Amino acid sequence: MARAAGVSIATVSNVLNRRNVPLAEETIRKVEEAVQSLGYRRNEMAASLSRKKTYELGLVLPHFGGYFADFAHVMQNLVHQCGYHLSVYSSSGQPELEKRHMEMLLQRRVDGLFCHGLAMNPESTRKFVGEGTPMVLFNAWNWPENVALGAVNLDFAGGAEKAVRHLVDRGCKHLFYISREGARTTNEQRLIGFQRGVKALGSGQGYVHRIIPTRSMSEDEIFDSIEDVVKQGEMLGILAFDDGNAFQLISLLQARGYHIPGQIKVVGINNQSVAMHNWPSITSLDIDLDNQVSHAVFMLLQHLEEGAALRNISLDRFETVKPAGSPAHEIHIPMRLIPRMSTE
Amino acid sequence: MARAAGVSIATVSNVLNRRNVPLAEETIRKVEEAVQSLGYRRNEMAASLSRKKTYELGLVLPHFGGYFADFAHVMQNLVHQCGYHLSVYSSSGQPELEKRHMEMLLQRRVDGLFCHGLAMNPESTRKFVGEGTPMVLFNAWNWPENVALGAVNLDFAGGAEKAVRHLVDRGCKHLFYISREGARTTNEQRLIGFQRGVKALGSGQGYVHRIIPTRSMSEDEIFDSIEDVVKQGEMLGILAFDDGNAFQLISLLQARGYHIPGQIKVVGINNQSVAMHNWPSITSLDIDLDNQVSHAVFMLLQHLEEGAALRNISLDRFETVKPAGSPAHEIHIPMRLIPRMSTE
DNA sequence: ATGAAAGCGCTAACAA
DNA sequence: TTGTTAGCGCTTTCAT
Repeated sequence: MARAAGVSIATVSNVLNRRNVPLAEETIRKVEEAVQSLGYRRNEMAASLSRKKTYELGLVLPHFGGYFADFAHVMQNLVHQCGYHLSVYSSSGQPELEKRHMEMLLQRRVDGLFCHGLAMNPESTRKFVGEGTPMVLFNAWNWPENVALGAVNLDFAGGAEKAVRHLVDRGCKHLFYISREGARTTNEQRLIGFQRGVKALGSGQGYVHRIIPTRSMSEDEIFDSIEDVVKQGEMLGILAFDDGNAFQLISLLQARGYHIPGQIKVVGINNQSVAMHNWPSITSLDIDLDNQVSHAVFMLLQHLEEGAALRNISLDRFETVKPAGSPAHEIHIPMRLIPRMSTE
Repeated sequence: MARAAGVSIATVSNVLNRRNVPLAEETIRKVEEAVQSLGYRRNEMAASLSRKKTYELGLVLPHFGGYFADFAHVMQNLVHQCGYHLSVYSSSGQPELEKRHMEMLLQRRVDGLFCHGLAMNPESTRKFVGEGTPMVLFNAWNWPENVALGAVNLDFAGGAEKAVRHLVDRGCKHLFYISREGARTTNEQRLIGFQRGVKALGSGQGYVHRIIPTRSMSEDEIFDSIEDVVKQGEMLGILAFDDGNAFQLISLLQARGYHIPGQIKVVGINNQSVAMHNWPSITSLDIDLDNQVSHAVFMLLQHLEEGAALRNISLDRFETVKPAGSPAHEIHIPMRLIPRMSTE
């Protein structure tokens, strides 16, 4: 390369990186000519190795599908704007894969790590990641401060509480929550909100609530309880773990001849596209992805002391929420209820 | 590292890579002790740079969501089994992003590249990728042989033809295809199959067919045509671009009071999860992901002369299809029709 | 069974 | 304005 252009190696490097050193027009031209004719393509590994910085960030997700697909897209865009590259990996729900991907990212010396809904516990995570690589977590409640820079959590609790209120306001006397086993913490947060919402109704008002595991949806048991409520002529309100669940449930109910929202009202969570397109469309809790992602990227780049890049992120238009007792390094993103036909 | 263990650098490398050189028990112990106490983690960039091989493969997708999510998972698993790592990137439908990701992968010197539904044309792709990196394409019809090792295509044409036959067998006299603009080639293949299916019915049999752009689904125009057919008391059969489309369409039809499959029968494509869970469940064309992915990975690793890794892939249980006139480097994966309630 | 040394392709400090 | 040089952290060949 340097030989072909008739200049020194360092000069080539300077031209290619457009460094702030004075360069002769002529030299630039010669180098660019050589790039063309040799079909040169920089070796990013060598560059990263030498400068001890990769300009790469990693994102580990539990899945690629549904909400995470949108999440990854939004994150990718913001990270690009800040001059970094984002590598996205999915652990497909397998904890070993989660470890494998994180190990690979750490071995590749990414400048920072984002992890969404880690399966590992805080202690293992701390030992595993070590000191070198800054990390920001999504949906990690009550993690000690020493494992990550911070956590950006969705306010599922607040959202679920709003959903209960919404159902009650529309005449529901019976309240069911379809709970997802295997989504430990995010399910727990929804449950906290659901129960807080129910409690706020006061006892002795005749409200009845139940928590039903997702797996029951394929069994008759749950439909017996539903039949009971409907037969009594009382309005049933169901909060589902997410819109995918709400959608499945509605289909099953329609197959059995129930009318929604006439006899049963349903609220989903996450505002996935299925919620809008289903018939009836599904009332859901919307996630502000920009809010979530901006806070996380800001946190990380701030730590990397990326002054210039940070100017591409503005946080003032985003609100956050501070649940009582949550630690300072946890940010909570509010969820907005979008009313649709399923609760009319 | 080497100093801490009291051995030479080369020995450490040998221990860490479990090379087939004789090693003293004692040496191994010392090195592993040092790894623990220093919290050592290998620098993958340095290793790759030195050995001129990364053991990394890249996958570029148009999106993360829906079918591509499953696709990425399956591919990831197989690639892992073969001793490689897979990095997945999504171009979010933006051609510049596609280029950016491919450039990044090439700069990182991945050992091979998989691209799904490239937006770039064959000529640009050839110039862009150059000679160094072997590439396998998905859903690339009629690409010259010199740009990639080969292409693994879905037999949308054959599938669509089957779908038409299925609808006709169930009494449909009118046949609509909901076409997706912006998905050039895959839409084209479906269309070829749809028209071939219609042609096979023979003229003068009273069959009527129409091609309707997706965008019409939000307009009244399409519903007027549908209303016409239904009013005549004739059975209408609709093939949608994919299950997402079929789902939306069914919702819109239900909202207008039509009965499916009583008045209108619908077939989707891809067998996404929504097809199974919707009510009524949607007849769809299933993709054999294992088939698709195994062929592609095999093609690439064969080129990389990975004898050992190839033993992890067996192709004999997979069928392929050979449409007339398709070039030798194109493999076609058959699609299977899954009958469900929407066409009962 | 282990070590010395060259080199992978680049960056960055400094010299010219 | 350009060139020289010392690494970055590994692998690999060849001595020992």
